[in-house]
Amino acid sequence: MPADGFDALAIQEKWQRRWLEDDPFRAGGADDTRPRKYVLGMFPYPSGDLHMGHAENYAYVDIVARFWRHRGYNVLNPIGWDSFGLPAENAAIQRGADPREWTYANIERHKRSFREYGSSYDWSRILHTSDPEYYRWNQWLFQRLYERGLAYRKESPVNWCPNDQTVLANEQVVEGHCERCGAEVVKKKLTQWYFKITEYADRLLDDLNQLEGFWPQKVIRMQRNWIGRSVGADIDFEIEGHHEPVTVFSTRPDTLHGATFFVVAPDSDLAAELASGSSADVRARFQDYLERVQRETEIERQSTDRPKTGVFLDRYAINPINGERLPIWAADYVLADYGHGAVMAVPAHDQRDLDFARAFDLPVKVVVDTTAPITGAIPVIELDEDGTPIDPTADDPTLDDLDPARTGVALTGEGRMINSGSLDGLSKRNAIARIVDELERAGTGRAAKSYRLRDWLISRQRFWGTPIPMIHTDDGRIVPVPDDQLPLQLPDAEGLDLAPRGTSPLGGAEEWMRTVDPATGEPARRDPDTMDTFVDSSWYFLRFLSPGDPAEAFSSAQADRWAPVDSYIGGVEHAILHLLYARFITKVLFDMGLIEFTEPFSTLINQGMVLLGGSKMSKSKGNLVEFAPSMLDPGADAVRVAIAFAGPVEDDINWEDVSTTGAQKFLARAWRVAMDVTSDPDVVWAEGDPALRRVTHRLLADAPSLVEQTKFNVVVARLMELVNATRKAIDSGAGPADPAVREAAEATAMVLDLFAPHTAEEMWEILGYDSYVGLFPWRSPDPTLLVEDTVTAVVQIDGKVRATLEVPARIAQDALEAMAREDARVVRSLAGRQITRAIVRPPKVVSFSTH
RNA sequence: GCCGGUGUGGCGGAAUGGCAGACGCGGCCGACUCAAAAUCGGCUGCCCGAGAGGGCGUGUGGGUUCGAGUCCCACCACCGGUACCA
Repeated sequence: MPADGFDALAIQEKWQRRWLEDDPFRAGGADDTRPRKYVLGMFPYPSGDLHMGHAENYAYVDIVARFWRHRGYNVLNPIGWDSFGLPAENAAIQRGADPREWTYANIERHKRSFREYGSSYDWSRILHTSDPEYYRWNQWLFQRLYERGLAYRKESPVNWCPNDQTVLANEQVVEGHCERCGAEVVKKKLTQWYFKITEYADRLLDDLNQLEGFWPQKVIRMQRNWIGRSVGADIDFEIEGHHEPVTVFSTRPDTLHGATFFVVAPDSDLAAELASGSSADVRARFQDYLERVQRETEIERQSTDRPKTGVFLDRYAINPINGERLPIWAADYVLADYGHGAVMAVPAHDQRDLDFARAFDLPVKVVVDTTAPITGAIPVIELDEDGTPIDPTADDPTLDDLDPARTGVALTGEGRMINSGSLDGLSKRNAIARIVDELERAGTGRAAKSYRLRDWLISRQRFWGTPIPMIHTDDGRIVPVPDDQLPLQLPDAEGLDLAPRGTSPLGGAEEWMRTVDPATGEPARRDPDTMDTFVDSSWYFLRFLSPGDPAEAFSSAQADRWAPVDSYIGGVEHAILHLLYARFITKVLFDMGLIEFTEPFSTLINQGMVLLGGSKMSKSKGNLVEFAPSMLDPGADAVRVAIAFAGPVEDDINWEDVSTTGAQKFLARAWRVAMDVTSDPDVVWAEGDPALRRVTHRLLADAPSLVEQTKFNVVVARLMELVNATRKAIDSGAGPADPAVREAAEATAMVLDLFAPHTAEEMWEILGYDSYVGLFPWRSPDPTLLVEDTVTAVVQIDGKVRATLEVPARIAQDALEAMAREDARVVRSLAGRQITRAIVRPPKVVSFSTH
């Protein structure tokens, strides 16, 4: 025990034991009439112990949960585990153990650590996504999406991680690398299950407007970019010798007259089809090219400064607007899975098309005169020294100077249409409107939107996930597992080879794989893939509302009571992945009539990353500090205070800057204040020292809005000021018996409870209470104590502060100006200069000018 | 390339257009102590000055204003997202 008597570890153990016995932070039931708040931290993945990143996240969650409890709300603050996923499987392969054992052992460590951290959870609502009781509802959800046409299978080029031997969703590819293991991702053509998130693209984009002001700007922007809506037109091109037209998407249909060739993605079905109708020589060259392209990693393919490559297919498309024959090329700068996998190439006005045209000597036709004025603005004419008008455009380049074929720079700017028949002279906007109209009337095109967002690929060739509840019949049909046969449980891992080898390990569970067609009873086989674990986390916040319910995924009635989540707190790394998927599934559930809201998280708090040694922590880099055995040595309260005080929530924190020694000193000071109080709980506050009371009441008044703005570091600073002021009052002011000292100590305990609940409860007990301060209502500040009698006014002369005056708070303007003019320092600073202008803003500022 | 963010002491960071640097870390000095730890008190942006005081200061340059860290314009640096998305 430290010499001064404050034994943080003993205090924390004492209160943790009481909380375990009393379970005081359960959410109120149906009879609870208080207003409700649903506070949720993004649930953890149970790899190893909790670490400093969790310490930050769940400290913030607890601040918010405890705050609303003090403010008189019925708070729901549950915890669970996102317990399916690759790391468990990889650990199991490494150790030859069952992923279950590893996962549930880690969950037990997490639970212990959360208890030791003093988090105020409702422990009655725990869930693990790897329990059959949970994942059966993933399967239920899958069936509902399947029924609605939102879950479907298709063959498509997919992201493939050669290390983990599984496919990845687009969102899980980070700069061409696997989000999990960092291996370079390659493209592979596979038949997989998808969720049709693109059908919700417009709503996912437009509803972001509702979140404006409640979600971090950054996340909203990232989601907008990720969805990436482009507006333009679909245009149908006849292909010579091909039975049906091919559609392309363009954001610049106005430049249709400038199309000089046509490009298809080499890995698209269309390319293969067109090549197959060509000569043997072309077929061979196409095949070579395709193989080369498929060997490329995403990194190689995405590098934009790479020279353009492609092969001519010896086929021709017909421009629907002017009948021109456009040679068709296959080139990897066109993506198979965006738009229609084919483009009309307008090299004069698109840099990529121009690069390709120059590489293969294809024609370039300018159809927009970017030197033509596009606004009606009248140019300002300046005169030169002789008084002759200067032509402001004299030095501007002519259209001829800008010829893209020569300069290599495409003309992407605005201008007026030329060489474009009926479009000539029109601006871009008018030209687009006109051409879309013409195409629509001719039946060869229409206005269209396209999205960067792709459908969500949810199949995974791994063991430790939710089995996809579909059955493949011997005659090639795919039928759902009936609801009454759910959950379709994972087989025992024992005897299964979990090592990644490109197909799901479940395929090796012969007995498990064998099933029957539920309609006919004929032998059939199960789908061997499991679901992306982001399916699990896309709706878990609803399961917390009725966690044990065997009859339904969640209760609509409970959802009406509690959801959506009021405060959702987690790392910015989920800005797109989890948060986009959860928004999507929420909208699907809304469309199913099961919930009455369309956005899952009303406010979102994103904390920054915790860095160690200047870099993002990760297990592989070894810069990850875990709870056990030493992170919590300074005491849970000290760690939590240090984190809250380290800086703004949304900023990254260097773990080196998290000073637990300062926090420990502060907690001991706060505790000692409570120890020093000699008055009884029934003192009359009004008789206390007014100066100290003002400090107390200012904190009571300011802290709520600071917490709501997530300025936790400022609240801690203000709390330190209160403790310092109380210390001073005890030692050299009002003395330990003054009611204001008790009042300050009690307020300290209550605000401190947000950050350091063990110390706060101990103080509360020392102060003579036998209830939990964590459940005690916030005291209202006394408004009369919030107004100052005197304030400090500053006197500025020519913008510089030359004097300060102590003045009555309600001083009149002329009185303040008179005081300022008479002040000796002001007179001296003026040094005889005349005041030419005086601005007086009582009671804070007097500003004199002398020129 | 495109989209966005951030630049404040030795460090983490405060600051409704009104005393820049709250609060803390670190540092220096002192009290207590045989001594140390703990605790308590004082000082701590830079420069000049013994002092009183003065000058300079929020990435750089301009602007608006009685007054700018805060608003506007341009630039520099760093960070994040995204990237053959037609």
